[in-house]
Amino acid sequence: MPANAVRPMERKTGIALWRQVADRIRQGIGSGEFDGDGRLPPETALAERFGINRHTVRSAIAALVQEGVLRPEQGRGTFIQRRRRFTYPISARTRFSEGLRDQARDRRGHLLAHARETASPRVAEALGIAEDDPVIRLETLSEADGRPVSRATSWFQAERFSGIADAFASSGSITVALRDHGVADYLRKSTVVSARHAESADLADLKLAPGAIVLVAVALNVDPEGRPVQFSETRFAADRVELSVSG
Amino acid sequence: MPANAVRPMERKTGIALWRQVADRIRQGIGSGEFDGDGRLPPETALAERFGINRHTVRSAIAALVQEGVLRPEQGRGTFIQRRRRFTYPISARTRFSEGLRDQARDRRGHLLAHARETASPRVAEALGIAEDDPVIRLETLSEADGRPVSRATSWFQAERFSGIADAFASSGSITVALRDHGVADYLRKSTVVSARHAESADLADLKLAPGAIVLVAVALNVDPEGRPVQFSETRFAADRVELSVSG
DNA sequence: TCTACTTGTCTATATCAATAGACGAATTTT
DNA sequence: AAAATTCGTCTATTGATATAGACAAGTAGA
Repeated sequence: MPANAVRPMERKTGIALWRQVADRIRQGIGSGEFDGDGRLPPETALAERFGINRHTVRSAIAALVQEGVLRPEQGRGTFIQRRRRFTYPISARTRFSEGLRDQARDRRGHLLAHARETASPRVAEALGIAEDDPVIRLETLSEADGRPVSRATSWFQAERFSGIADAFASSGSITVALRDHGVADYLRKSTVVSARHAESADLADLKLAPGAIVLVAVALNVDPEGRPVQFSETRFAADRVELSVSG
Repeated sequence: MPANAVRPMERKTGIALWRQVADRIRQGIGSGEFDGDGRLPPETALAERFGINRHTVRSAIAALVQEGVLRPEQGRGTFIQRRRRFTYPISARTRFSEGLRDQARDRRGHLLAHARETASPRVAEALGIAEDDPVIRLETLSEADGRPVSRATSWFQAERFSGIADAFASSGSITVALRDHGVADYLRKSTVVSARHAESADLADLKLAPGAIVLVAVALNVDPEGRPVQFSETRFAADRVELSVSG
């Protein structure tokens, strides 16, 4: 009997029951709980397991169908469409495409927007430049096997990396874009990980259901001489990705 | 004007508006948004900022008062009770107490429960032992300045660490408990980080509001010879802690 | 074919969530 | 003392959430 069976649902919490159930089912799928026949238990069984009404289970399933996680077939059952999570490695040599090489065939980055602006205090401190110094900000989306995985905002010192937006747009790779600007190699100096509910803009870009959770990684990359080259905040869809830190 | 001002709330998502607002306010407090006078803007101003009714704002505030985050005073305003997040460092030498030394005065671990059981496939693989070999499981809670920070489940090989539960119970420290069992030093070999909604048991232990997010760190510690000594899953309250990975 | 099982749809009801407006109570400013 | 500000409480209404029961529609196995 899975752990789901006993744990009762929380009520009157501001989180609708159907959403709690949807989250649990998605979680279960992500951890391979229904890998046996690739099919969800019948709605009546789920209702009993969670101690709720069948209609509420149906609302949860409807949400997951909308997300593309489940596919119901009348008379046959409800089948699982997508399965396990990607594991994204974080190390001194963190690179997006390399990290998912064994897990996804297609891995690409898209440039959503870019701007030249002045550094905020936070960005200035991270990049080791003066406040209000010019920086270039990139808004990027990373996909694996056609599925959005992460949404990042990156800052670069404007003078040193003047053409970084074009370089990224054409290559889809930060590594390549930095190489074009004379950075043959770079290292991950620090990564701070937190989690929160996704904001509405990220919901749209990452094709997430409202209320979804994102893992937030705030990172600094430096060149071999230790000079900061890239400061970034990356939001990962928490139900599609986990982060792996190797020591 | 803070970023909160423009972003509209998501509706009809299964997450009540008052809860979304509560999450945003808690988030804002965690990132020092109201550090100026340590006071929340008036309810009417918040209602206008979020584009919602004042009563809904009041529901959100009531939830945060319940959590101990806010303290309202009639006629004066609503004051912030607790502020910033702890930053918990993850590195080859990750230790709970050391990591928070500069951030909290009191740091202690509590033993909630312990059991001798057989290793699940997952635990066996991590500890490098046979399936169904005996292991000792510890359920622990870590606090900083009297506030619960993390809730961990740890597994140890039973023969080598037979008295680990007592050793931890009396010392409140894994480092000390391992030293008692001949492990003078240990290293963090791997850490996998993910995020999800807290389960009800963790809600109670961590004193979290239902629907709260936890950062989940699954880690393996090894002795200097590389032999696994501890496999653990730690749930951090995402609104009180962030994880820092240094490279 | 018949039966059991599973998803899909309908009606009905009770509670929670959100909006709206008004006014009281405590505090601070003028 | 009076006015302005701010939190606290009340009533009322609307829509979303959850429960309950019944039956239709499609699938699979006896």
